[in-house]
Amino acid sequence: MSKATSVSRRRTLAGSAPVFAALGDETRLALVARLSEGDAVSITQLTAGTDVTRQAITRHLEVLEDAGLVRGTRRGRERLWRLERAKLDIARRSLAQISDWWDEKLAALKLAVED
Amino acid sequence: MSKATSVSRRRTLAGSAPVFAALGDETRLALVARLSEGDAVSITQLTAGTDVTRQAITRHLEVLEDAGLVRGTRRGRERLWRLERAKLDIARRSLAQISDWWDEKLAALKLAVED
DNA sequence: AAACTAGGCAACCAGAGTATTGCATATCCG
DNA sequence: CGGATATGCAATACTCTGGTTGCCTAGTTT
Repeated sequence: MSKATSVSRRRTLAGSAPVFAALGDETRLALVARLSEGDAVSITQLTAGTDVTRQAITRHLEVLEDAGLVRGTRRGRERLWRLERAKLDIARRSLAQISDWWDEKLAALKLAVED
Repeated sequence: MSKATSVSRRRTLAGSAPVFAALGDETRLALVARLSEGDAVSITQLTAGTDVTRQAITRHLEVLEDAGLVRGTRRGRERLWRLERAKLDIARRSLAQISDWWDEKLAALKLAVED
């Protein structure tokens, strides 16, 4: 494999780290799971069922929002949060990419053995 | 959707957080990308091409190893690292899972509108 | 054996991240 | 209006992270 190829590979992943970092916390992952149910949910509702305070949840939601995984909108006195699908797909593609490279390498090895 | 269902959903994701956390760092993601080329690589080789010290890379590799994403084996005076595909696939499935739940919800919405 | 190369270990440090408490503000509802 | 509800803001405490430097040990090579 050429050096240029591996450089481009790393470039493909660049920028995905913040998304993974945002997902790398049990509480936030639970929030994402909850929001994947589809409905827009308020902070108070999201806090119920966790063992941390509302402020902590707010902070987690902000982290997810900064990563682009979630979006919050105000409705009256409450703030509703919903999942942002696009960034999730980017993360998916990043992992798929790595797996593909791996498969590619295995295929190359197989060919070499068969020669 | 039942409460039991959403609980099981969150359970599916539980345990994936450490893997995402490990991937949530540019340097580590680059290491994973490098290792996805397939070859087992030494710490010194992995350090070349980064702007941090060998010790820093060693720590990153340990983090990846704790997450089960990578495995190191000793060969003579050097330690060779290779990618561990299994955990990567678990992370992939976690993201796919969330996406699927989302799709499921959208489909349900579509049905409701068509009624 | 001597020199070189690869890595391990430990002390240390600055900054980011997680969570708390207390108080203020904005809405909603009877 | 007045109480209850939902959230925002701020100060603070503590731990975790990522990174460094210095020194030591273990294989390799000549």
